[in-house]
Amino acid sequence: MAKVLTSKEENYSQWYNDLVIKAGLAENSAVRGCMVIKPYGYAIWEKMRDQLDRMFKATGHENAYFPLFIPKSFFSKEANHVEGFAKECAIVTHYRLKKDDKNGGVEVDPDAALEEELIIRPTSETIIWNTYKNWIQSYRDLPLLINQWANVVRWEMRTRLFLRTAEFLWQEGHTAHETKQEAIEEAERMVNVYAEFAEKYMALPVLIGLKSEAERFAGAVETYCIEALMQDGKALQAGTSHFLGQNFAKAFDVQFTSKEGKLEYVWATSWGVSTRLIGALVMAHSDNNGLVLPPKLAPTQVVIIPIYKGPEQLDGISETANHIKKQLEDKGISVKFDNRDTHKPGWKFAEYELKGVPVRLAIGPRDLENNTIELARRDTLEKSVMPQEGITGYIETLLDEIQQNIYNKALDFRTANTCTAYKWEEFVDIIENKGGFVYAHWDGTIDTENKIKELTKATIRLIPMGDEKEKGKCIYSGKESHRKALFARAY
RNA sequence: CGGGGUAUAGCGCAGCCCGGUAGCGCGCGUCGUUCGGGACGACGAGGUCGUGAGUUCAAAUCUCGCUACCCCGACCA
Repeated sequence: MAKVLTSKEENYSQWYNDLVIKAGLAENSAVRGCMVIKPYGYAIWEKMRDQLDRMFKATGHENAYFPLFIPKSFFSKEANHVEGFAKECAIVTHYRLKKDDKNGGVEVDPDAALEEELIIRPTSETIIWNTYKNWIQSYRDLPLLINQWANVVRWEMRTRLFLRTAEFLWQEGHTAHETKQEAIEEAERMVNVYAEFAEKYMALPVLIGLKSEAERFAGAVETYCIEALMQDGKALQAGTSHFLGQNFAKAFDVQFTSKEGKLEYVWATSWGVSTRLIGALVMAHSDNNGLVLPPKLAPTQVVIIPIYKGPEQLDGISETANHIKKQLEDKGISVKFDNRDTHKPGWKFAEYELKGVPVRLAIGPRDLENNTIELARRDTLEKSVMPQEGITGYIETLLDEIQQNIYNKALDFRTANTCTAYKWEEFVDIIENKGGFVYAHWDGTIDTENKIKELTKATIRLIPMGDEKEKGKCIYSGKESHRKALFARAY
């Protein structure tokens, strides 16, 4: 097969970029740092979105929508929050253009300056809490469990398709609770929903933990996260869930009357995942032939390719193909019969491999004669000739097997690339030469964390939760430590 | 914002040093042969060489300015 993609061993970034573009997921747009999500990429996002939405609803959440624009003054009410996002905001300052007589075209009308500038949301805590203030008066109004599907803008210096773009699609949940305990439970529940989604649907094993102070969300008391390992040994934050304490309630004066008749501030959480998950999906499973999509998120689970000469042969094949297609669809499997006459079989094989379709069926004259069908699975690239009889039941179980196999592969990779370091030299050696996740003792200070980052580019991905505490010496400072943290270089 | 680079057909690039009528591969169109792993042949369409000035009989090529984009840092889901 002609080489279409850069190999991932050769240049991982280039491979990733090539793959995203050539598989038809997305491309760079004319707007700096923004991408165009193409139909195939968007179809994957829709699959993800639908499943996540079901999971949010199953945990009692409802969807709503809040404005894209946030008045500047809202933004500055929570001190840490403004500090965290100030450096990457897009700001609307005017509301009108006028004809530019000197240079032709148009210019910003200087007479149309807004009295108060509007920030294009980088996240919606402030506009939402300003709204919640009016929605919450009594404990009877709580809990308030709302999710929003939206786009946000963060003016990043450097961007990469899906992983970091100036504009991206995401969901953000924002909840309000009576008690601290209830809010903490909500934040933990949602990070677990994310983990379940990643593992069951994306076939992506993730670790759950807490962020260190330095990595914590701006304005949060505690940030829970899921972290995944990519095939180049770098970590990717795949989702976060924040316990916000009463920070936003106090900043936006959201108080309620409790059962006891006392005025109290509500307790809050927020949580989100973005189109970055598509990047995670690509980087975690794909190979040098293209994407490898887990069946549960593949827009097309089975593709049928006819092999024929002339229209008469195609007619015969189509009959069999459509019959199988119908049977598969009755089982809830999405099937595409690609009977386009404009492309040849070999071209189609390569194309669907590039797009990561889990199962490919080929039917030719030989198969019609023998009542067989050729089946190829994307994860292992194995081909076999099967009897047509019973093929749909076989495919049904095969899809589950592929889903499991992709997960196991990723899990094995993570296991093989996770280790523990007790000495600084050892730590540096692993980070620089091997990559992957490294557990190491840490004295818990932000200074040490920063120093380690400066020296090795490795950051604390998470602090494991619930693990038995274990005494040791900090990998860098040698000071007393009572637990290990998980380090890695990250996207 | 620091350091490096690039700008020539839809995409990827050569040509520039040494100025002289714009080239290659892929893709695209038509026709024919093909069709079980990205087919082959023939013919064809497509570019005022990022932009503005300068030097010159003559500029993709030399000089200066501007703009955009890419990579490496800092920032970050």
